[in-house]
Amino acid sequence: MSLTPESLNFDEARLDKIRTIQEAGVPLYPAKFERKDTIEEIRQRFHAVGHEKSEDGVITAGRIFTVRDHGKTIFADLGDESGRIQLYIRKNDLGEEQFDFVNSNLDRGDIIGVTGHLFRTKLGEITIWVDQVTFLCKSVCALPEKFHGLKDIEKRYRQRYVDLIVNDDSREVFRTRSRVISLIRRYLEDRDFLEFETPILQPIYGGANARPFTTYHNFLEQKFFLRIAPELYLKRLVVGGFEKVFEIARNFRNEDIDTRHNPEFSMVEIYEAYKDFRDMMQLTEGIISVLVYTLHGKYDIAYGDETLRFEPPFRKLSMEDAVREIAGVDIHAHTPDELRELAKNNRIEDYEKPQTQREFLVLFFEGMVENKLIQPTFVYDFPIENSPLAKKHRVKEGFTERFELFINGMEIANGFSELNDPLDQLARFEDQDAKRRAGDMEAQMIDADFITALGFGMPPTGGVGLGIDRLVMLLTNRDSIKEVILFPQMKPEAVKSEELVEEVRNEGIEPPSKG
RNA sequence: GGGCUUGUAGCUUAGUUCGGUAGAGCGACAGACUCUUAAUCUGUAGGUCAAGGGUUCAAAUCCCUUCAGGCCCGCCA
Repeated sequence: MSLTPESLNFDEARLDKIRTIQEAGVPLYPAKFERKDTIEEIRQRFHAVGHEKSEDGVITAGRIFTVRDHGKTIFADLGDESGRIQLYIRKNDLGEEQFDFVNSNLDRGDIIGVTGHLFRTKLGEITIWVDQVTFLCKSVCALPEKFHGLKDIEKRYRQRYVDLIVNDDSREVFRTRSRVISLIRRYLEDRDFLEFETPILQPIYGGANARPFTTYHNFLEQKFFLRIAPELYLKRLVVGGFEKVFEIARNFRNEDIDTRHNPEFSMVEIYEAYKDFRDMMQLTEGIISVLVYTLHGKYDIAYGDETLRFEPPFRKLSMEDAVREIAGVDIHAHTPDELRELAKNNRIEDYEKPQTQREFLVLFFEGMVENKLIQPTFVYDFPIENSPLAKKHRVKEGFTERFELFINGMEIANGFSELNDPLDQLARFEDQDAKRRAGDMEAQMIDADFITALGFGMPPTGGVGLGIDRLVMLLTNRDSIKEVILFPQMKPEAVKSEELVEEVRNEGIEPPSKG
């Protein structure tokens, strides 16, 4: 099936106008327009302009958002990235031929350049009194309605460019996202961290517990995984002698999609030699509180019905204390059988599986505590079974020096005193491998080269990973991760699905059969 | 994987309860209008009611299947 202007839903009337413009010999898609002023600059420079036309002229450009045709005059709104401004176009100024040409061929959505002078209308609106209009790009797709904009969530995600054109608040979300990444980078660079890029295509995946995407390299004739975390490579850099490193990493996890999970997501991972998990909590707290303060001018921000308070220090409590305080269960005061009964009474699912106090600790934490941690809260001291890359706790038998940061019930950060004992690491990997063989699709693979790296010696090191998407959700008051990811993962639309399957086949990759 | 729910014109939507020729606003098109700003006024066109099947004299509406969303739960250690 071939694509045509009709099948693409290009607007007939606008295609006609393109023909008219081209027949008139007017270039429709010129290569360049010398814009002298942005709309924001114009607004600032002419903020005091009066009802008389200004002496100074402006040359600006942008997209037409509304057109109000009054016969011999036109009012229109022109917008660029910096803002919007009204245009006033008169037949007297352009001359009859020019004016009629513009009037009959200009559409909402077109991109034009204008030259003119500034004045203030009777009603007080700063306006460009236009004396020349240049077509820069003819839009052949009609924009959504000017007043209601584009509301259809599915369409907003699938055609993000339209969402960005018409929804100011959506543009603001992604502006914030860009600033978040930039501020994190600056925060770390100011403290002499070096930013590196490590492999996304990995022969062995690790650094987290998750199912990977797989792919295949034809030349090497080898299966590769898209990384689920950059952790094991960044630690190799610490072995190599870089003492403060970070990576702003896109990770890929082949798992379910919901309001808090996208198959590809962004994380900043940070490692610092001669630090431990407590230092990393402090670093995390520093980054996040500075982000909040820089973006909002205060430490308190509204999120849904809550006010989140980011003034440091954040609350910190051990997992045992968190469970004791919030679930009302003292793990150490009960036998596993008693704990099972308690879990059952509290209607926690899977209460039959755990065997040890530590396993019940995790069960109670996940079942009764996690989603109640609304204000920024560090939870530390995790059972060793769930933390194969974290150092054993210096005093607490059976635990690791690991923490997670929770905000609004979401895991935002995860860090620990990094395990640097190669023999211990080998034992932990072997434990993970046994779980994998037993069918745990998310258990980690044994990475022999990583253990070898540790064999050369890694200094005591603190590390932390921060989920950028979720952080942006909090900072922009959005309740779905899709709202803060420009192009979230979606199923192809029905019509295109068959073609896609066909193309995938042609690539020699069979889509998994259903069932 | 389970539950609930949505899909009607380019966009925003009414109509679905209780079956009876699919309605509006914006946008488009034609026309009027030289300080409007969701401009206004007059007129015109535009619909496979997500797709397919069924029930019925008759289906946007009821039933079934499928597709694509959304919310919640499970899974995500």
